[in-house]
Order: sequence, then structure tokens, then C-alpha cells
Amino acid sequence: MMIQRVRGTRDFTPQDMSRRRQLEDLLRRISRDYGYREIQTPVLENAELFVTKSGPGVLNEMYSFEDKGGRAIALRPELTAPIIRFYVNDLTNLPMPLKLFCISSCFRYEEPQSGRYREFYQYDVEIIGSEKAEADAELLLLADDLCRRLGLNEVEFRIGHVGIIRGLLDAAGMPQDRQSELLRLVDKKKLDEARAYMLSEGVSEADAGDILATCQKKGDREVLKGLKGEASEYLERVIRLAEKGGASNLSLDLGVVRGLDYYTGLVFEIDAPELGAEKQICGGGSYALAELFGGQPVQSTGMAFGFDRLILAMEKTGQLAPEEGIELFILAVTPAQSEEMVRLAGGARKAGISTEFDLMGRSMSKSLKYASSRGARYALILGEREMAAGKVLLRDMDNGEQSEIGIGSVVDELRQRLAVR
RNA sequence: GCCGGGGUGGGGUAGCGGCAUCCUGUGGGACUGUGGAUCCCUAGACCCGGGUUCAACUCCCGGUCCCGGCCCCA
Repeated sequence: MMIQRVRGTRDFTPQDMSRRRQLEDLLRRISRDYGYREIQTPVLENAELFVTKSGPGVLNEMYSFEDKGGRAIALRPELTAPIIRFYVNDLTNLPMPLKLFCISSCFRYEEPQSGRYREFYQYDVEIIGSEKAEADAELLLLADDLCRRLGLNEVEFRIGHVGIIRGLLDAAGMPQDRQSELLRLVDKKKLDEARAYMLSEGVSEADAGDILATCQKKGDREVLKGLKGEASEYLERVIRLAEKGGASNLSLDLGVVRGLDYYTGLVFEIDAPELGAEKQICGGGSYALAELFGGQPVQSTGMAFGFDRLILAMEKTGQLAPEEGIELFILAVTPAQSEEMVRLAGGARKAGISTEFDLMGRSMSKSLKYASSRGARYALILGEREMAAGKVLLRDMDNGEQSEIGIGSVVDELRQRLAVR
């Protein structure tokens, strides 16, 4: 009986990994360009960490279990909570701002569908320690830059601020502790229910109408005109800074809010419309989680990209290069040349030339075919006749041209030819 | 958790109550060491479990997995 892969998980072929590595390389490069440093946390965490952050409901959507010591353990469903836990545990003495990123797998017990798996990968970026608009703006700059480098020209940013609606609710007389429920309804676009809820909480008909109208405002900075209060001023400033920094895709959507209490300010999402139902590639915002995990209060802002969805989007836009082949394949025409084959491979590898030699003892035709399938740039053919004269045949696999070269000059010749390309 | 559509060699397919087709890929061989070609050979499959039937890959039921959508999305 064949053993099946666990539902919602994937194996990655060499070709898959070549593509995923390309994206990882790009993410690491852009992170470095912006001064973020990579960290890694365990796949396993105490389930309590996520329950504390997101409520007991998440237990239903997590892989959680009791270990042999009776501890409640979970496979991490996201990266923000572990990173902040790490910070609270060990990193509080590092100079602020602490700019960190992480590319890792996460797990959620949900129904798999397009762009959605039970094991999935996230690229998470966090700035810990700043409460300034500059921090939020930098995050948007990085996100915008990343989308551009990925060739995602259709992306839609939806940027909001939880303080805008909360401010209006304060003014309308709704107590703070009743507001989260309303934000949840707005987040889910259940505006009728939101209206009913506001009225039941004593908000006037007129105020409720204003608030719902505000929730539906979308567009450029113009939508902030006429809004008063710190939140809209702050948001305006973030957008202005990000645009000065070169961001060009930004747009506002004041209906983007979060019902969870630790969100403190900016909140945003990014969609890649070409992906269909599961089109959101990024979610982010500023939050105060450290004190929730038992640390000193610290303001943070961060975002998480869905790695797998970025790959999907890049596939749709044709951004991924084909897998790279090797540079050299060496074959011995008869076993008598095997030792020389291995010796030459060693020299080439030492010189940084990616090299394979024949491991199968196959005929020349089969070996050349294999070399071709491996994308080899050159083949080195070790034949009795040439070897007797101290030479070998170097075959250019792109055009089939061959030339005899001295055994001693193989590495130099290859270095020269490969450098020209 | 719910609703569609699907599971035939590794990949792609044909068939559809009785013989499972082809392509490709894999391994081997031939072709005097120019043959990444061509030719030949070998291996390799009806998702699982029940039911109907003389007979099930085919029809029915259940499960499972995949694809897509809903819910959810920290």
C-alpha cells in the first residue's frame, strides 16, 4: 500500500524548488536592501501563544496536540506571534527599531483550495519599537517595491486605519469595549448588521449613516478630506511619506479594519486580482502584542505575504526563469578513462564550475542525452584516441561544435568560455 | 463543515459491463567513438472498501485524495 502525502501538503520537485528559491532569493535581497535581518523560530509553539493572540476559536483551525509531557503544543499558524514572543523572551536589549524578517512554513487545519494549503509558507516582516508614521510608510514602501520587482502590476493595495472608525464611534458615544464587535462586522462587510448593532448600542441614525459611509470610502488620499482626528491625519502622513519614497500602487479603503483589540493603527491588505478567489497576497498593520505576551509595551508594525500565492502570481505573469542547468558534464568513452573523468571533475568543481560526471557507465549517446536533459552547457568527452595524445573533446551542447583541447587546459578553457556568456 | 467537478502506468491519454489504447518519460540494447538522432526490448496503471451482476475499470453506495467555490482567514 502506498503511503499518501498528508492532505493539504505538497512535495516540491527540483523544478518547483528552483522557482521557490528564486522567490526566496528575491525576498532576502529586498529585505537586506531595506535593512531587515532574518530570524527563525520553531515550528512548534505552546498553543497558548496563539490562543492568547487570537482567542480560543483558533484551536479549531490549528494543528494542536498534547506532547508526552502533557503540554498543549501547536504547529504555528502564522509568524507574527512567534516573532513577538521571541522578542519578548530574548531580544528586548537589541537597539530599536528592530527590523526582522522570516520566511517559513505555517500550518492551518482548513480546507485546501486554490492558493491555500494546510502547510503553507509566509514571508513576514516586522518593525518592533517604532510608533512613527515613518515605520508604517517604510513597510508600504517595501511592499510596493516587492510587488514591482515581482512584476505584479495589477496589485491592489487597500489601506485603512482602525482609529478612524473608532474615533467616529467614540464621538457617537459607543464605549470602547463595544467597538470591536462592530469592527468585526465591518471587516466582514456585513454592513446591515453593523448598522443594526450601532443602533442597538445607542448610536444615532445620522451617526450610524456617517460611519457606514466612511467605511465604504475607497480611493486615493482625497477620501480622507473632510475627516477629522488624529487617525486620518496619521494615515494621510503615512501615505504622503510612502509616495515620497516612490510607492506608486497605494490606495485607501477605509473599510479595512480589524476586530482584534491589539490592532492599534494602520491596517492594510494587498490583492493580486489574477489569483481569483484566494487573491489576497499580503496582510499587515500596526499592533501592540508584546504586553499581551507578558513583555513591556512596545509598538510594532508588520506584514505577512503568502509565499505560495506570490509564486502563483509570478507563474501567471511569467516571471519565473527556467531551472538552471549544470555547466559541465564529463563522460568516459570506456571505463579506462574513469579515473581521469573523476580527476577532471574535481578540478572543475574546485574552480567553481558546476560539474557532473557519468555515474552509469552508459554509452556516449545515452550520456549525451542525459547531459542534455540536465541542461549541461558543455560536455567533456574522454576518448581513448584523444587521451593518448594528451587531449580531450570539449563539446558545446548548444550548437554541437567540438574542439580538442589539452587535458591540462580544461579548466582554463572552460573558465574563459563560461565567463564570456 | 458545506457545494460542484474529477481520480486509468512516473506524466499525459483512449476505452466504458467481458480483450486496457497510444504518446511521453524511465531502465536496457543496437548503430565501429559523433548517434543529445533513429530503431528494438523490458518494466510500469484502472484511488480504497462494500453492493449489483455469470462477469465491474465501467453501474450503485460509502470513504479518501485532487481541482474549483462557499464558510473562515490570526
